[in-house]
Amino acid sequence: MPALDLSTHPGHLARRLQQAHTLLWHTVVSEDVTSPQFAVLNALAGADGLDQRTVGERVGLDRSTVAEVVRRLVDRGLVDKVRDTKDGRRSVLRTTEEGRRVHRRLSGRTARMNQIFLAPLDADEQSTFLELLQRVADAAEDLRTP
Amino acid sequence: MPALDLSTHPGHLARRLQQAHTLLWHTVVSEDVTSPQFAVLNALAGADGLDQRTVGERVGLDRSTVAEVVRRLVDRGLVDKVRDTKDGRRSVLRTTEEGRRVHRRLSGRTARMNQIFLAPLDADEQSTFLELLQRVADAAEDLRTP
DNA sequence: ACGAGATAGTCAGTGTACTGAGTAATTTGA
DNA sequence: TCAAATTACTCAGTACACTGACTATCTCGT
Repeated sequence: MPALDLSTHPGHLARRLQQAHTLLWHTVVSEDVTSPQFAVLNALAGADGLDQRTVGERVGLDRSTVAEVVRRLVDRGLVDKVRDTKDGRRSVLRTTEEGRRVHRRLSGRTARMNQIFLAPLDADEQSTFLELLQRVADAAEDLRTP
Repeated sequence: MPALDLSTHPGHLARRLQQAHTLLWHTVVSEDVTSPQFAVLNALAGADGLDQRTVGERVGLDRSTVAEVVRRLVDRGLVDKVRDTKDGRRSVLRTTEEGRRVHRRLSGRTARMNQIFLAPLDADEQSTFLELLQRVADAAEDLRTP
């Protein structure tokens, strides 16, 4: 069996794309706050008081990973985490003052980040790309919770 | 600052896409051999005797990650690793008999994997998607080695 | 021929990302 | 009502993926 050309394999391309994005993020957006951390912060900026499970659902992270990301955000004082008095199983998450400051500051930079990332495509291609990415990602995620 | 809609952020979508791909890979292609491991195996199937650096360059992995992936492939008896007698810095990598068998078996399944993954798009959209993915990934990778 | 610089690989440390097992709390149903 | 099922979270284990520091080896210019 000869070697395959992985440049036609969407999964392989997705991995390379994501890796390149992570590196670019460090230089363009933040060295301290990672992209998943920002995603969690962003979810809480819109709806403070969510529990970990809900946050995970909204940003696309499983329970264990959310727990780790949240732990780091709490360590850095960007998020507060307290036991829900109504339901002892849940942890209620809230952004701190500092967390909202960081979220505000980084939000602008993510716009620049997206521009740089999509620069090789023209305007039409950019919206096509985003739409196709969304459809494939949504469908692939649905395959595991039928 | 209100919450952003991350579904328009290519980086966020890339992460979700890659995660969904990894999960799908486990059920469709292999539980033992991961997608990066297959990529390395595939690179060696086409050109036995490469060193780690070259393999990493071809599949898009840095030196440390290649080292770890190769270690696992060696542990599982799919790849042989020996010091280059000509250049003592290099490790020369070769697929084993078993490694070639595994590569052959999984190659067919990756085709099925790609089909399932791209199923939500029609034929035209699929080739557009692959082309745009490639261009963005290539460009993003170039941003770090000017 | 030989020292400065380049190169290949290792190692430690950090940060996702998942599974499977386990714990504590809540909800459900007979 | 109270045992069974469900749910939220934690923890241990595995596997990428990167940086920065270090070692060993090779190469090139003088």
